[in-house]
Amino acid sequence: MSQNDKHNLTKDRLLNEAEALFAQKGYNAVSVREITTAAGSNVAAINYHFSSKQNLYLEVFRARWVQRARRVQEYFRKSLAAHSAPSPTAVTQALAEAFLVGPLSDEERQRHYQLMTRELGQPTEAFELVADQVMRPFFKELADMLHPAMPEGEGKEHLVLNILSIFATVLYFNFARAAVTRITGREYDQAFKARLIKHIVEFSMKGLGGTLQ
Amino acid sequence: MSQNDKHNLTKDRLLNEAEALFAQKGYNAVSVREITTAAGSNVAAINYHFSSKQNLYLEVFRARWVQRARRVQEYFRKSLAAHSAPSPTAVTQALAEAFLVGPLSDEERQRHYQLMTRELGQPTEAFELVADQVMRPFFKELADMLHPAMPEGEGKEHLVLNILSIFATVLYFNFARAAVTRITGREYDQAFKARLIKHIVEFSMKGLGGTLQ
DNA sequence: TTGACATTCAAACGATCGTTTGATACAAAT
DNA sequence: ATTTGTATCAAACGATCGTTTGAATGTCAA
Repeated sequence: MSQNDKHNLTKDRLLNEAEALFAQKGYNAVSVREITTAAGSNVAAINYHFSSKQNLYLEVFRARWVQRARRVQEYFRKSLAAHSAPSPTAVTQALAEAFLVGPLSDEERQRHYQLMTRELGQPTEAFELVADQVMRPFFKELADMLHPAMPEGEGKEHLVLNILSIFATVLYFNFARAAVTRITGREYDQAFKARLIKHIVEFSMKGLGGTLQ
Repeated sequence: MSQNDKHNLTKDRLLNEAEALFAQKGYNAVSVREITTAAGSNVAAINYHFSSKQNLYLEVFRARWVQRARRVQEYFRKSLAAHSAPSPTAVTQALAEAFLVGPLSDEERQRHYQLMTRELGQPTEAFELVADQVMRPFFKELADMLHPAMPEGEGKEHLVLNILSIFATVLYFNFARAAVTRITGREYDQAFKARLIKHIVEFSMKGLGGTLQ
């Protein structure tokens, strides 16, 4: 069990459980003993493999979050590739589908957005990572994509705010599940999720200034 | 100093500092010593006046948050009262202004939304309070108001989802200031806030299906 | 003046926190 | 067979957590 085998298994189990718990409860509400117990290993394992709790948290983003964001972006690009000149409608549809269905399992998706939303509200070092490696490049890509299709005379800022608003809606319906369930009276089952996608696409698209085909 | 005077002053200072710190860092990241030091009182003061840290947190919502939400709602109603039959446009405009400018100071507003957003993402007992006493009544009010103006054949659910999406946008631009600043390159100064209000009104209104006058 | 009550305080409580230590087991290299 | 390096473990570290205690102080009514 040197270098490979159980070494990596333990390290991976720790990353897995840490990610799930950090997403679920937030950094401060999770203890290292809670993580190591969930991973079936010793308390000292975190400091041995990741040197500190803080660095384990960062490693969750470095080793997991960023790759997953890339998978989502790939999914978006492929589902958009069909169209030669991407219309706002097509982009919005592809965005909503990539973010709300996409390549991630329901569990992965919820973890992913919870981790991100925590960083949005209370940025740590991990936010620098997310902003530099994921957010900004992707926003530039989207802006370049949508810019030709926007009404003339509108500045780039107008476009950026529109894209942010789409993100806002997508994140909100993932993040505020409790409130949404409370208000709508509906659980997040498969039918309601499909309904949400339909809604977000319509709402965002109208907001973007496009029209449903 | 019995009953009044310093009694209430200490209790109020504790509530104030607790609210600011809970909003800023979240429940778990704030210690009772941090609160009492900020309030200039003894560690035991929290347990004496509020019996526990947990109950102090709830009291922040009971004694502060709910009243503030009511002030915002009042502002909304008054700024809407001019119109006899409130159009979706007028409602959206009044909503955005009440939430983004409204009767609260910038500091109050940020505290207010930070506390709410934390409860949205990770509901505690305080969420029951917010949902029952503020969210649901106000949503019913809005739905009754907008329902006549909606396209026929659309269910109530369609309306509720639209209102939730407006909230999403409003909350997001308050909550994710770090990301918004990072992406747009602009600070949250007065000019940018005015720009945000304009954007949110336009985006939400189009999403609602109305048209700018 | 006395007794009852409200408030504040320093000090300490047990519990839990993230981290460190030193021993132990095991595999691969010498 | 011995050395080297990796990994895991129970146990303990000092620090900090929320809470409690008991004394001290001040206020007001009897």
